[in-house]
Amino acid sequence: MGLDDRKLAVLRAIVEDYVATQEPVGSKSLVERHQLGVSSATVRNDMAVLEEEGYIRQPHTSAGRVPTDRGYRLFVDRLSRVKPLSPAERRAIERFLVGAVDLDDVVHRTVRLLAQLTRQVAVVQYPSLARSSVRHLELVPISTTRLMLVMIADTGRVEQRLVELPAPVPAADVTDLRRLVNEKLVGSRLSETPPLVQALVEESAAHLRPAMTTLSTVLLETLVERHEERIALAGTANLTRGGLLDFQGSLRPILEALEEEVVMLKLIGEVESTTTRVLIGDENEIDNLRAASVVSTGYGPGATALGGLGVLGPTRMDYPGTIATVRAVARYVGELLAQN
Amino acid sequence: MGLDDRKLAVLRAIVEDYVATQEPVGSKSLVERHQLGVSSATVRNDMAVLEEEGYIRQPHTSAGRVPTDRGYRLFVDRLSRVKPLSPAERRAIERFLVGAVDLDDVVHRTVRLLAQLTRQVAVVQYPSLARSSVRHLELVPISTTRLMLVMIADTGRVEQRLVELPAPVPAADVTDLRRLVNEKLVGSRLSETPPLVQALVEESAAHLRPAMTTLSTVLLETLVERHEERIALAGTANLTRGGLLDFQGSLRPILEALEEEVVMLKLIGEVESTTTRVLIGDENEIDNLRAASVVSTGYGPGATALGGLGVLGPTRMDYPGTIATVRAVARYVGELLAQN
DNA sequence: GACTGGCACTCGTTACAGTCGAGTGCCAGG
DNA sequence: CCTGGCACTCGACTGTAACGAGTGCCAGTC
Repeated sequence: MGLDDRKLAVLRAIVEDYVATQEPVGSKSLVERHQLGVSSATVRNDMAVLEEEGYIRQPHTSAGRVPTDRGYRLFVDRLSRVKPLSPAERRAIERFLVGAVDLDDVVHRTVRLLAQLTRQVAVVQYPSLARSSVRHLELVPISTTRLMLVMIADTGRVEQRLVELPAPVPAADVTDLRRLVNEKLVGSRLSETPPLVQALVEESAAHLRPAMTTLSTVLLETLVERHEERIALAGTANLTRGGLLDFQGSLRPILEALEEEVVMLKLIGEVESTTTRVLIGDENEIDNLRAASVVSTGYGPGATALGGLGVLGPTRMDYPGTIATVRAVARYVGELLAQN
Repeated sequence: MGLDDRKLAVLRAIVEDYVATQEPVGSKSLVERHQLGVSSATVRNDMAVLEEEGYIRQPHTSAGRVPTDRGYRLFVDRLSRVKPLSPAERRAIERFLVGAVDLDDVVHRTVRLLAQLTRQVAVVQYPSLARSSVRHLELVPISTTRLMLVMIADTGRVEQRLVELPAPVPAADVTDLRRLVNEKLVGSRLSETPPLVQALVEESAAHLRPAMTTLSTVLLETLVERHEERIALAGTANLTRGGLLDFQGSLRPILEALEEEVVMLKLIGEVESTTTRVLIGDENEIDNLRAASVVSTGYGPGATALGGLGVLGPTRMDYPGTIATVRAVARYVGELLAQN
C-alpha cells in the first residue's frame, strides 16, 4: 500500500515523460532521463507495484507504462507544485487584457488568452447574474403593448427581454413603471429580488397593476430563473493537437458537450470561491468528457467568485502549467472587474 | 466540349451516389442503381469524357470516380432542383422558432435548428447593426465620470459600451445628454449616423460639449465601426460525421476558421439580398475552408437582408436538401423578425 | 456512328508469415 | 534491498501473395 519516496518519484517521472512525449514510457528510458540513482530493474519492480495499485497501466504487454486517471490525480495532489508563470506569460496576460472596452470584450479577450496560453479549449462564464446586483432597469416602449426591458447589472452585464403587455399602457405609465422598478430593485442582488418583485406588484397603484404583474413575471422568469448564465468558448481547434491519440479517437463527444451551455455551466459555473479545481478523466460526471480533464477556478474581486473559468484538455496535459495559467488569468480578470 | 444529356445524367448519378455512400462510384454499380438505359461500358466512356473535362476524378487508378469541385458546381447549377421540405421538417422549423422570447433566443434557436436539420455546422449572423435603426439610447451613470451607453436597435439588438468621461458630469446633465442623443438619433439607420452624431456635438450647449464629444466618439467607434457584427455557431460536432474522410483528415483548419468571427462574417455576412449562395471547396476564398462547402443566404423581412445565415459542411454534401433547408429557415426567421 | 460484350491490366486492400526490438517479469547473486 | 542477466511477449513493421473492383480498349453488332 504505502508508496515510498522513490516510487512516487518514479510515478512523477512517468507522468512528466508521458505528457512530454505522448508515448508509453519504459523503465530504461526513465533511468536515462531522470537521475533516479537506481537501475532499470529496480524501476521495473517499482512500476509493477504502481501498476498493482492502479496508478499506471500498460496499453499492452511489452509496452511502456501510461499513467491512469488515478495516477494523474496523485501526481496533481502530491507530486507537483504549481509552476510559476514565465515573465513572457505575465506580459501576455497584461497586454491582452488592457484595452478591453466592455464586459463582452473582457470575456472574449480572456477566453482567447486562456486558449492561447494553455493551448487548450478555454471556457469563461460571464459574471453570474445571481451574484450581481441591479444597477439600472430600463423600459423602452416598442409599441403600446410591448416593452423592451433592459437590465444593467453592476458587473457590466446587460440583459434584455421583450415584454408583451396585457393591455395598452400609455407613455406616462411607462415612466411610472420605470421609476417604481428602479426605486425598488436597484442595488439589490438578483438572488434576493423575488420578494422585492412581489412587493412591487402589491404596492403599485391599481391602474399599473396589470402591467406590473406581467413585468414582474418576466423579471422573475428571465432574469432570475432562466438561462441567466452565459459562457464564452475558444480554442476548440486545439482539440486536434496530438492527433487522435487523445480523446480515444473521436472528438465528437467533446464537441457535443462543449456546445451544451448547460453542461459547461455545470462544469465551471458551480464555483463559490476562487479555489482551483481539477477534474481528471473519469472523475468527470459528464459522460462525454470522460476522456478529458478540466481545470477550473472561480474569478472575482477578492475571494468570492463572480463566475467560473477554466480549460479542457486531454487527461495527458501539463497540469502544473495549466493550473498556474488558469489561476493567473482568473486573478487578473478578477482585478479587472473590480476596477469596474 | 459539349456534354450531352446522358453524360449529364451520369454526372448527376455519380454525385448522388457518392454523396449517399461516401465511396468512389464505379460504372457497374452506376448502371445497377440508375436506369440509364445503357451498358456499363458506355458509361465508362462517358466517365472518361467527364474526367477529361474535369468534372470527376479517380482517387487512384482502378478505383471508382469522385466528383470534383467543378463537378459539384455543375451539379448544383444545372443538374439538381431544390428539394421541397418534408412536412416533418416544416413542422420542426415552426415548432422550434415559436416561443422565442428575445433576439438572442431567436438567433440561438435558429442556429441550432439549422445545425440539426442539415446535420452540419450552422452559422447565423445577428441582424446587422449597420442595417438597423436606433430605437432608443440609454445612458446609465456608473460614477460621476463613467456612463454606460446602451443602444437598442429596432431589430431587437442591444449593445452596450462603457464611456469614460473627461470630467465629472452632474446627473442633470446626463438627463440632458440622454434627451439630446435620443431626439437626434432615434429612428435613423446606423449607417447614416456619423453626420448626425457630428451635428450633435456642434449643436450641444457649451457645458455639455466635452461629455458629448467623448460620447460621440464612443458611439461612432463602437456602434458603427468596430466589431458591430456578431454571429452564433452550432453543430461543430457534426464535423466529425463521416469519419476523417471529409476535410482531408484534419478538422483543425476548419475549427480555426470557425472561431474567427471576422472570417465567418466575411463568409456569410456579405449578403445584400436574400438570394442563396453556394461556395464549393476551392471556390472558397478562405484557405482553411478549401475542403469545405458553404451554403448561405440572407434573411430579413422582404428581399432586403438584415443578416446572413448558412451552413458549412464537406464538399460531399446533399446540396439540394441543404439549400432547401437553409432557404426555408431564412424565410421563417425573416418573418419572425418582421413581426417584431 | 453509337453501343456492347469481352478481356487484359492496374492497383489498392487484405491476409499472412516472418523479423525486430522495446519492454517486461523473474531470478540468482552481491 | 538492489542489480545484472536472461527468457519471453507482443505490437510494429516488412514483404509477399491472392483478390477483386474498376478501368481502358477493341472488335463486333445494330
